[in-house]
Amino acid sequence: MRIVGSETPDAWRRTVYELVWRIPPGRVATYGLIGELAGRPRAARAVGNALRHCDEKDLPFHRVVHADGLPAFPGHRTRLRREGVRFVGPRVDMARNLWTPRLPQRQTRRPSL
DNA sequence: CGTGTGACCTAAG
DNA sequence: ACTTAGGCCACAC
Repeated sequence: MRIVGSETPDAWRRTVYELVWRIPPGRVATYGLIGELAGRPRAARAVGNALRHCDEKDLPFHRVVHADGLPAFPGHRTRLRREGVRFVGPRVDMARNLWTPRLPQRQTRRPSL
């Protein structure tokens, strides 16, 4: 059975899981961000579907929240707070705890333009 | 293969 | 700040 493209949907889900594993404690990622990192910038819903189908028992999917900072499930709020995630009302302080997989850290280097 | 649904996102009002 | 509407991708029927 041929699949369009070089990646099977299952492979893509696997990529999603790997990315979720990469989210460190105290940080959160959005569905859209995971989709972007997985190669599907507009596939936030597909990410949700992938997590729904996930068989990984220890997958820290509670660190994946909505773009507005609202956790996917109410129960995740306490779990996230235990990891040190800052909350502003019912929502995660995205400006503070959003996961940044890229670490350019070029602040020590001045642009020599 | 078309339709409906969902752990979604963005833009308007 | 809250609600609607449209778009998006994958899955179930």
